[in-house]
Amino acid sequence: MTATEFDSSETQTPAQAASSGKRRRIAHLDMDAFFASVELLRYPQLKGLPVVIGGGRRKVDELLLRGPDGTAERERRFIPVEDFPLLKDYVGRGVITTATYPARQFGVGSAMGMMKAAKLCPQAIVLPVDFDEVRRFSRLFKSTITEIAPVMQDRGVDEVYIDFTDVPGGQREGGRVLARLIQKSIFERTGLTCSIGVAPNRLLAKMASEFNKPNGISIVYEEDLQSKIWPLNVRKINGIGPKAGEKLARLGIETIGQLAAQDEQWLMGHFGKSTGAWMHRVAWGRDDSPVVTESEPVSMSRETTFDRDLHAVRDRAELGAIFTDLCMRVAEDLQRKGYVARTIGIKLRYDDFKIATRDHTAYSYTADGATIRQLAGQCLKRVPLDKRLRLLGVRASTLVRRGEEPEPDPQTRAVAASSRRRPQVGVDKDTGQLF
DNA sequence: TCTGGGGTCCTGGGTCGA
DNA sequence: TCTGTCGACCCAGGACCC
Repeated sequence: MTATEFDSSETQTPAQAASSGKRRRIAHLDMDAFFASVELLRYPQLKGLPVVIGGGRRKVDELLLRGPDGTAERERRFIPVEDFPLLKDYVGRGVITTATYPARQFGVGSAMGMMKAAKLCPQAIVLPVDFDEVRRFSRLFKSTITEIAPVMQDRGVDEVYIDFTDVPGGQREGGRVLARLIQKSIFERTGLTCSIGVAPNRLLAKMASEFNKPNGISIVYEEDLQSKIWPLNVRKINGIGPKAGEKLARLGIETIGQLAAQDEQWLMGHFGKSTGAWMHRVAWGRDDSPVVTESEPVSMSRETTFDRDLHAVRDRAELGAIFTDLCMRVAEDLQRKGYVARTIGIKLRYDDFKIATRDHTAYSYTADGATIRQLAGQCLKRVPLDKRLRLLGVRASTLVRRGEEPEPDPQTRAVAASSRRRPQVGVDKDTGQLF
């Protein structure tokens, strides 16, 4: 079977792979410092300098391309380094999306506030995220992959899973030969490097891709579990974040090996039936999940953090305009992608960083901006508005493709009606008081 | 002067009809 | 008629990911 003949929307299960006499080989590919690398392709003069990407509130491009004499469009690669904005001059809210290695040496890293980063490395050059350019490169490297290995699952803008099992060369050297070919093809097409891990399943492949960064390849087999996986910290497991990691540490569990040594029932007792069983499974390197090539979106949302905290009453006009704009943008997203939604929700972040969300499920589906605005407005009446707001978001969920809306059945109508009958908390528009 | 934006998934509480 | 159970669905919040 050749790569082009292979046409399946899902990967083989481990059992199928075994019966075909092949070892299941799944790759995880992660682009190296993707956002920063894309920018450095456009501004090669910044190579080797501390650069942070993020913020995005300043129109850096506009400033840079205008040129010192006024309106002339400048070629990016010839813009002098001293013309770039510095982190110390950055004004406004925002976090760092990524930083180049020279910037990381100062302790600057992803998800760090711009203000804190400015203290650590004021001389760093700051560039905004150019999502259009990032998406362009994302499409480019993904199409390069699917030309070689068609069973690929999107995992965000800069990473994918690939099923190597039935691809020519996918079994050679445990997948190393195919991984090398993909790395080379991506570099030739984009000028960017990536790191690849190949393992028996997605879980281990994801961990493996971090072993040898940047521009590396790591091969992991079932029998490597104890030597290569168990010494790692539990936080290396995709799905164990800060909270679960902290709780495990409190229970004296730091490594994946220590997690694997725990009794499943004991883990279920501490983390609940589902999570406990899952933790036990992943600690033993078990993961049957297929590489899924197609998936439908579950929700679409738009949100924005304000330059300054806004008050529901005193900044009513400004908030109203932002709210309407968010609804219209959600509607545009739905229309552009060909979906309609039945559930409309809002998200608020108060000045104390507490979050409130409200949803409303309607009888019928919509992608109309005015309807979304009206439904979201109903949600807004059910949240306390006595504190200042720093973020507002609008979300559409329960999505179906336009033209494929199911008829609401009597049961659904009854439940929708019952949910509306619930007592609702509201706020007096003028005083901000709950009622 | 901390802490973006766009997502997915899970949990637990609640209601309703069967 | 009353009560308990169960599945489906809704909703809010939290954790996690890139």
